[in-house]
Amino acid sequence: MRVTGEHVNQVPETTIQRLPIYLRCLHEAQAMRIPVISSEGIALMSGGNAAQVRKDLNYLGELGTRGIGYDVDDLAGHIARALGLTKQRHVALVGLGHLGSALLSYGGFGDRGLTWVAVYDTDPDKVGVMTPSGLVVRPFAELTATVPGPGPDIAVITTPASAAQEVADALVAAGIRSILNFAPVTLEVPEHVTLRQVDLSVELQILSFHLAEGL
Amino acid sequence: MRVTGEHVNQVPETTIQRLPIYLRCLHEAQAMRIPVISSEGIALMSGGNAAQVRKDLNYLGELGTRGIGYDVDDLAGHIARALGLTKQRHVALVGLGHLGSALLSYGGFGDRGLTWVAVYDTDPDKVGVMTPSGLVVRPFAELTATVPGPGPDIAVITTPASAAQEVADALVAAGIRSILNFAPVTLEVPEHVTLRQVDLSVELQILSFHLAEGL
DNA sequence: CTATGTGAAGTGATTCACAGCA
DNA sequence: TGCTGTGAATCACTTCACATAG
Repeated sequence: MRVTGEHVNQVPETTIQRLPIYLRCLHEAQAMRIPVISSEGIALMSGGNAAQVRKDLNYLGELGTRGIGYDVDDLAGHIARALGLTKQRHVALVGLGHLGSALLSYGGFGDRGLTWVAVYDTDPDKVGVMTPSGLVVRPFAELTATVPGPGPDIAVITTPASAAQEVADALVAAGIRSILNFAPVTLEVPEHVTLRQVDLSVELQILSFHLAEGL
Repeated sequence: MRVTGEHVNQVPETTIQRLPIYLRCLHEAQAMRIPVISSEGIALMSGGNAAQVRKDLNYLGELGTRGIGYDVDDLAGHIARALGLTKQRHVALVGLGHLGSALLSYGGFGDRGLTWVAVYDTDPDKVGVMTPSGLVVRPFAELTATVPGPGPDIAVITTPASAAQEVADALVAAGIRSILNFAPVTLEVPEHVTLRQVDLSVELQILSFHLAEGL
């Protein structure tokens, strides 16, 4: 049996997936100088429903004030802490193709807490090149050597499908515990590694289904 | 009250999201010249569980043979039909930045059924340019005029966040019923429009949470 | 004897509805 | 009075276990 130090803190997976959205809404509210927001307000901005927002936020503690709502700055801080974004997260990219380059230049995660720290590729023509963001591309073979210590926490795979499993194995061997895979293959990783898959083709096929169904 | 013509055919949303994965596994099996596969086999390839695979596939009909398994070609055909991929789906891209270019060149959807048919951008420097895939970039303003008729079924938004809602509104006005949004904002669309959001930053934040929790 | 199809049981998430508090 | 916090009810998905068919 396994006991966690902190109070039982069982946050449902579905809630976790919504927290980053709420955080984005709160940042928008901050930009608009809105000091306090209701669950209804967050629901409107995030496309959810108020009861669910309250349930979700309540897993992080009693963060609101009855009759008033949630303090925007305070709540943003609590969500950021829950997501582990108060300590800086180091992100490595493997595979500097079109998609990899696009992700590197993706400002979208201006939400502080996440930084690119390394880029790997096998192509000798790319190795040594400096990316616009100032990172030098390193040979993939170096990965195992360089990851331990204060290396990346999270790796993003944007290689061709044929290379992705091999890359994942190397990342796991190097001690990475979180992988975001954009290659269109189902990767096998040990249980202690968190894996998320994003696949354009899958998304489009889901949309296609709903078109078929919609009439 | 609303009654569908076909038999009640209520496929759960979660099942729909797994069907494209199964389809990819079946294509892999085809490439390996495997003629028949069991639910257990599909589960292994897709990272799921056998009972779930059977339940999922069963929503499409009784496609297997007891004691034997599923005919790979036959099953792939049924899934493709269920996903509406037997009729060709026309996909338009709005926003030819880094990410947009990456998606255009993304071979990942060799799974037939999906084709890029148009690219829109507002930047006059990009309009008129021919993409590597042979599509000419059109001014965004033309969108409303060109979408009806045999135009796109699905639109992919890869504009900056600040433009995304405006683009979505124009797409909806032009009759699009399926949108895949990569911009980091929550879009508002009418109920009859299916919307899917993909956000790098959100994915990374979810991984960050699991890192925090994992120790 | 093997692997599917499928009710039934189990689990988890969402929604409801209202008590509790500023 | 207004909006949060939260048990209870509902709904949906997953897993089990076995009858069923080749």
